[in-house]
Amino acid sequence: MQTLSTEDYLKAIYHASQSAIGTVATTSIAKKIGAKPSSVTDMFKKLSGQKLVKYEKYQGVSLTNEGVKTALRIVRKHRLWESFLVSHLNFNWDEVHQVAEQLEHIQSEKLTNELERFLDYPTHDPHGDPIPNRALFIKSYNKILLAELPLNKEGVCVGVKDNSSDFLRYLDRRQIGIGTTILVLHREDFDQSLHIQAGNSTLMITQKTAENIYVKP
Amino acid sequence: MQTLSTEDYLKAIYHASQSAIGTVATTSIAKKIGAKPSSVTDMFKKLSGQKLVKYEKYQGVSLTNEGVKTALRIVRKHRLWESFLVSHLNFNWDEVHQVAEQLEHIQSEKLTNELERFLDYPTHDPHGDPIPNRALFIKSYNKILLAELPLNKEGVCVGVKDNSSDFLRYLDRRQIGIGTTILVLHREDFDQSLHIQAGNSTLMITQKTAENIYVKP
DNA sequence: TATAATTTTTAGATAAGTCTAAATTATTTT
DNA sequence: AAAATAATTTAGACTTATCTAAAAATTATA
Repeated sequence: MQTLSTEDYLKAIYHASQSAIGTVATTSIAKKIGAKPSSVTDMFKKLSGQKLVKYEKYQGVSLTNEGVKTALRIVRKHRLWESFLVSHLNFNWDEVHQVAEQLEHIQSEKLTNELERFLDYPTHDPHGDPIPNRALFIKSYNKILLAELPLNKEGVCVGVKDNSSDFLRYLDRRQIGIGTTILVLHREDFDQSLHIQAGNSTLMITQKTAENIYVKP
Repeated sequence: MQTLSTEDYLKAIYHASQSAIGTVATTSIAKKIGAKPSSVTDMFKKLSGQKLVKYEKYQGVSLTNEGVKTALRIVRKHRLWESFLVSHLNFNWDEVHQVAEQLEHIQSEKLTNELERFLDYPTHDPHGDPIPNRALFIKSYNKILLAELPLNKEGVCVGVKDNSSDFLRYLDRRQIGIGTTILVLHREDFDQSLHIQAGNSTLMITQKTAENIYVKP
């Protein structure tokens, strides 16, 4: 059984390994966790002792199979709780993260599985991220960044890369959300900004925005 | 903002003050928390420094107004979560305590209040204990122990004193639960055991059992 | 009321997780 | 390839919450 702290590290390592190849560096985890690199080194040693990560001095870490499983169990809980907060407790998608960070540590298999049943086995959370099922299997469809969507080809928003409150509220204001149909009308060569049709309205978005929205073509 | 540990102590002190008059003794909290008396003394000092308890050496503690409020906020969350687990997640009343012990520490006023709304403002948890409302006000009706119910006077089970799994499952087997109508048919002078009518069946219960069931006459 | 038993507190130690500052290793630049 | 820079680790210290063992205070008993 893990502590709050080790669970946070495992999750951070899991997410870091998703968005980069090879091992995960001390500093990158330090930034995510909000701790000093020296603390991260200590934790790497501890997790290594528990066979949850493979660690070689100065070479970063990678999760073992057991480490991945432990991380996925936390991710599963996090995303189920986020779904619950939005679908039943009137939370907006930009408000759920902080609370789910706490709820993901609750230890009760029955609770997790019953929550999943209550929510009718959701496959994705409010941000479009896939929810591992009871066997920790993740079913994710192939998605691309809106920035990569060809001109005049329709796509449906299925997720966001940046989960920050600021970005999500910005999308709310633009009436862009999961399920919104998007068509790229024009791509400005000068700064890669886009004119798009999102739902019923046309609007302009920057390259940075387009690089943080996932669409299914 | 409190730590897990200080919250546990405040709740323990709150419950201890409910079932005894005067101050709460070091040893009684030590037993509840599962810690050594020396650790409890340390915590008493700490809570006293935060003005959550009034503490005088060798004289035990009592909660300040602020301490009571903090404790009630935890009790409120605990009982709301217990209600949720039973009403929506297929938990039995003997399974909820351990999970609620974790959930009661989740910090989010919005979560608590939305949960309360989702449950339609319940006034009592699955064990019949009253749930403090948003203003931390507790509405509890007057109840007596089944042991004190006069002969041939009907009462309705509204709570239990002993919340242990063993006792609750024992009541399940006897088909006694919150809302069950109980009539005392005979009281044995020899050992104070009772013959009762509970719902549709008549059965015999010991004095100890009768002293752990609350009824409303 | 003096003594014994119990309760409570103090003092010092331990473990987990963190930090700072210094030392070491890896990487990049010249 | 050597020097400079950046990343990582080590060593030692701090905090929180705990413990044990001994001392002090309270309560019960004779």
